[in-house]
Amino acid sequence: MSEVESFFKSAFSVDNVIFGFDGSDLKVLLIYRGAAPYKGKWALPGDLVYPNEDLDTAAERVLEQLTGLRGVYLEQVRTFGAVGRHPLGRVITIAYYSLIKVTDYIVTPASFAQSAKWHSLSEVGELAFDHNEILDTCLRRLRRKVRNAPVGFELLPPKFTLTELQQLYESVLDLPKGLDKRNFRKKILSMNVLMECEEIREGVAHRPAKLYQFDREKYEQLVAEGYSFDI
Amino acid sequence: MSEVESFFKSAFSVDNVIFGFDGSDLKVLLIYRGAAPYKGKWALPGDLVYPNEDLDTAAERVLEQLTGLRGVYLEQVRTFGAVGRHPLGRVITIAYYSLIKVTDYIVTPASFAQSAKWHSLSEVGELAFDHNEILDTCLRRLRRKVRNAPVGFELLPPKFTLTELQQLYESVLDLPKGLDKRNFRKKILSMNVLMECEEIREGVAHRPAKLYQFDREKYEQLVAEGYSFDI
DNA sequence: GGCTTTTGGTGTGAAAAAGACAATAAGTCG
DNA sequence: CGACTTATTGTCTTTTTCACACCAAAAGCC
Repeated sequence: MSEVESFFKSAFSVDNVIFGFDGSDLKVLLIYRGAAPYKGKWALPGDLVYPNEDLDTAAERVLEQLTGLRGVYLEQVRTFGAVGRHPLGRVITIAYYSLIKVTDYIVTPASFAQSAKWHSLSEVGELAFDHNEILDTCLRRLRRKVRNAPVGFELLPPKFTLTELQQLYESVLDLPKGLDKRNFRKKILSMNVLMECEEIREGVAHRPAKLYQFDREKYEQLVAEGYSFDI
Repeated sequence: MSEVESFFKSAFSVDNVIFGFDGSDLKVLLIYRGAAPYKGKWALPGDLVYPNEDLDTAAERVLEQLTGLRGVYLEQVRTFGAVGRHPLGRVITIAYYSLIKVTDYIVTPASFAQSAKWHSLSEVGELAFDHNEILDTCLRRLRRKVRNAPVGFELLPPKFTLTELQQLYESVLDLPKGLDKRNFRKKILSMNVLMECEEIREGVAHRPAKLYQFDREKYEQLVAEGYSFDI
């Protein structure tokens, strides 16, 4: 095998850390491996990248095959390429994370997954490949990102209450629960990127809360003026 | 060609955005391409990753072959893999940036570079491949990083004056020059990660400035206590 | 040596942001 | 209608940020 040929004895894959928020906990969607290697382990959903496929497209495809969802928030995080990371050859993997609304999630088992299941971050055990490292890296990235950009809303339904939003931040950032409501509301409302809806949350056995929406147009406008989201 | 084989008709490279600071401007080290493709264009230093080489190692190798430097600050940024980005085939590239002290830089032209030259960011023209996009991405990453981590010191000699440090931040972050000295000094000194040296800057035709050093030990200790660098 | 030139070094007050704190309001359920 | 649960709102204190101006220490020049 010539030297040039040896450069081409390699492949690349994408792995996608799919985050969801169930109202109280940040979760990650893992698939159970029914075949070798790492048979019987949980793993991140992923696949080899097709020869004529862009990387982002591959990550979107993995997500869609597993969840049926399109157009969700997706961010590339880092590429993992240690020489021995894949037992079958030199495979580097480009790691992404996605933020989805768990209520939108419909189980659509893809051929490469025998089963998929939401896991709380605390109950994630030893994963296949280097997927624990990938998960950790993506979680750290999400935690930074959620403080510097309005991506938290991607994990909530379009209309949400301020308490729900606060619980989201407390979960994702692993803050002590029950931070002061007044200060949180003051801060988030002073950013001027939330729209108050006409509606209120119905079907609860107590005072119903007002619903809010993220106002993306307003946000884009503020950004154009030099505003920088920061929580 | 079988489908499996087609997955392996691809290669990956690393590209390294090497930043340096000459005392007044942030610069990037580019190489002039003497051969096709993109002959006659400037490009980021980079190379294919060897079959048995880790990605970080490849990036370090590219840096060392060009500059002779080892052990410098290096950070992976993002992977660029658009299908048509390389005219000779499917080559994805993992982008890194490095921070070096320009005074340490010794010209060591590598075989793949006919010549290398520092460019001010404002005078970078159209580069080979998608290297303008890579450079932009790495610059944005550096700008964020320099505010959240003590990496600015990597661009300065071990001992520096507070004015030099301020000029570094003004250049990297593209701030208006001549921000208030008092406020900058107050802020940076209150972080408690600088050690005052015994020495002063010599050979200047005005009042000499005290020299400071970054105290990494102190910084690590503060981080362990929950401190987070922020400027 | 004394004057000029140049950069180094320092403190204070005002404004803004962050953080601690508790009582009333609006619903459901029995 | 009373008990229960969560929603909503404002003030005061502390901390952080920001604007702002003068004297000090060296070299160079005459």
